[in-house]
Amino acid sequence: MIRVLVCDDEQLLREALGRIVDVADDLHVVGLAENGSQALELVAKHSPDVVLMDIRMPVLDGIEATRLIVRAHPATRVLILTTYDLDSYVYAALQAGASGFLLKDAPSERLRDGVRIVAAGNSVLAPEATTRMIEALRPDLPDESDQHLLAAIQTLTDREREVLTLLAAGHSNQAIADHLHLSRHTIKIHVSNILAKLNLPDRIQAVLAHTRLRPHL
Amino acid sequence: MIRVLVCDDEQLLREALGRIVDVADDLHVVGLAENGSQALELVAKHSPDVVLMDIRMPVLDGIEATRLIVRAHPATRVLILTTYDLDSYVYAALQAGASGFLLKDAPSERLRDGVRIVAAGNSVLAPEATTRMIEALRPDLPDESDQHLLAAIQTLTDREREVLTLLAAGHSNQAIADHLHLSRHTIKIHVSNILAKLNLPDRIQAVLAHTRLRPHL
DNA sequence: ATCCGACTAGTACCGGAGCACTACGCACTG
DNA sequence: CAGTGCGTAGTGCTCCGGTACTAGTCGGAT
Repeated sequence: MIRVLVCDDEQLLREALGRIVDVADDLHVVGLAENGSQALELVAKHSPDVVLMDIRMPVLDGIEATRLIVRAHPATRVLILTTYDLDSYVYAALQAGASGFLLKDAPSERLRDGVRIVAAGNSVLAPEATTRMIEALRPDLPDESDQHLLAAIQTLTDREREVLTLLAAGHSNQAIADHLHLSRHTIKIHVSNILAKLNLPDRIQAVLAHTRLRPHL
Repeated sequence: MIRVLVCDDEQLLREALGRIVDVADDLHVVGLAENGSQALELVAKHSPDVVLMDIRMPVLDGIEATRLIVRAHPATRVLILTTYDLDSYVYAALQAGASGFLLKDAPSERLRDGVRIVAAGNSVLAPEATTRMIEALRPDLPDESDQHLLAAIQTLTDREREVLTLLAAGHSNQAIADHLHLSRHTIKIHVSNILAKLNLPDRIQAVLAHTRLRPHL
């Protein structure tokens, strides 16, 4: 049985949410709170598995309440439930330690499923937020101008790639030489070859290029 | 009515999935395919709204099939359904243009809801994958060792921060001087002060530190 | 067998980076 | 008014980075 606390400042919605949750055999509402501060008290009192939390509330808003709850009661998961699908809300909620973010216009079964998911220790996001998050994760495609760099890196020899990695980590030629048990002069040759092959003017640009392309290597 | 095509190489599972989908009033199975190649044909024939797609299949695997389907039929959404919750699968699926990624051990209602979500043009992820994606996206808090750097940057003067930005972009002292209409010597002073305040040995470390901390500035 | 590319090493040279020290104008403050 | 901090500028010095040229070894390809 998953024990749920509902926190919303609108009484009607609070009760409606409670009913929606309670119709499931495996979910049980253990309390209703009308603001973040009250939620904090009831969490301490009932130790619920999941808190359904609104964001915009008087006294103590849902984000701050989430932060306090997850710090004081790590076993209790918070599922944010809001009307507004703003990226800043999603971000703030997750940053505050929320396990999920759903919209109030979600079908009731999706809400119940969300409770089960966060109770199991996983995360759930509103479909719209999921879409945007995937989009945000995708622009991993390198710029047009970096494409030829990627190709050029493939032309490097194993040794050169090894040197490039150390170079990009910020090591000096001498440090790279010590690390590879080579002479400083040899490293300079490798660096020169790397810069020539990548058509870069100096090691700083190599460092920048390498960090830029790191996700694609 | 959302029209669904089911694609899986195991006949039992294929039929079971079809039944699970068909019990919903708003969902209708328009075809069953036993590999990616057959799915491609049936998509062309029936133009379904959603394809439930397995990954591991003979002839043509689900990832490649997804790539071909979304290219040839952009209106058809693909929802990947697999047994294995591997990050590489999730990534490959989304990269191939899938709108969703669910696991076969998901409750049937979650599966039906997933179909509705992708049919509406949004994305859905298995809870486990959602959790990991959020972890990956959460701009990890700066390391312990970087905390004092952040503080130190606050002690920089406006001019020094300006120089640091240009320095971190990979510009030479001379280039920075030209850009700010100052003498090269003045820039060297600023750089020296910056390195001293941030306790860094050279500009390369400044570049690395700046790129590392960029999300937190 | 010969040639070529990769890896190694060295010397020499130039320019940029970074530091030390000095110095002046300006604005703010005690 | 003097002191302080900031921004500006210069000189001189050392060290590192990058290039040029030479040169040896080794393994694979012609």
